[in-house]
Amino acid sequence: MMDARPYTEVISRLRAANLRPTRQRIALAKLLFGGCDRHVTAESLHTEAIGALIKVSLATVYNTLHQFTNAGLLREIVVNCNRCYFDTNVSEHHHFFDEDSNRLEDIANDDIVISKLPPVPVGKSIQRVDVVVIVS
Amino acid sequence: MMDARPYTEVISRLRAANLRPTRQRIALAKLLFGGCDRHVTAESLHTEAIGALIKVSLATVYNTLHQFTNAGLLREIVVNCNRCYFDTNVSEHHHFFDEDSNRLEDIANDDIVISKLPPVPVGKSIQRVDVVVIVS
DNA sequence: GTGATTGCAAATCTTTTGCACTAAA
DNA sequence: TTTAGTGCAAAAGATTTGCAATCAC
Repeated sequence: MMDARPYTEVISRLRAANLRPTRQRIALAKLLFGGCDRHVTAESLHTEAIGALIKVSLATVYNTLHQFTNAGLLREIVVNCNRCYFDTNVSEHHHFFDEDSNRLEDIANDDIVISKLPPVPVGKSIQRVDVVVIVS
Repeated sequence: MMDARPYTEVISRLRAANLRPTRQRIALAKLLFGGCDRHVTAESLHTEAIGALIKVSLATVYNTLHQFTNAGLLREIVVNCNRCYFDTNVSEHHHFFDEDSNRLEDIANDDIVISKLPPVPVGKSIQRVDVVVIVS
């Protein structure tokens, strides 16, 4: 069912992040990091896990998503009040957001160039610049 | 207590937006549009209204914020899942978001220049480009 | 074994809704 | 009047939390 290699890879990844490789974390990590970049919500990941016969509670999915985010394995994207999205692509980049389908799509960092930024408020420094291109 | 001029101004503004000028809408509009540009949440505006001895329920504040938004008097800003912000500045512009205080600050449209954008997904068109500069 | 993690259910928080009541036109 | 708007309380949806049971080490 599951080959050994990605399994150990996922485990080392969790260990490296100081997260005990439990059955649930391993299973969720395999869903998240098994293929290409993904955008998930807690709900969508939970549904997917249940569909894959992974026994995990919604609360644990929430907790795991936040643990992964704190560990730098995921990034939270804000495009919608009332729903948190998580992105497996943690490198600097931006997003398209399709209002019709509520779908996110990555925009490579190089594909958006900001040639002017205002001075930052005194005593503060820039953590990140997020660009969301809303389309429909 | 309240001078006549802004009162009638607020009323015409509501009428122009096809919103019946009720006591609650007038009062909230005066709080929102009485001075400079503001960023509010339903909760913060409700608290403010109660403090100003305006009798209005939280549900009505929510409804009113959405009615004003649909009428183009307010704009919704997304910087935080789990909380909707509304901006009295409805012209094109961007935002600083201070992670420490959860505060928003406007950035004039001219103060950010995007000199490159990727091609839009087929069949879609750009509705808006939102830039959030996260600082702390 | 021991301490971290999980599951569940309950709590919490934000927002929306149904419906009887009130107020604007 | 007539219809739109309001308040309340309840519902709904997303997320967090408390605690006993379970699992990794």
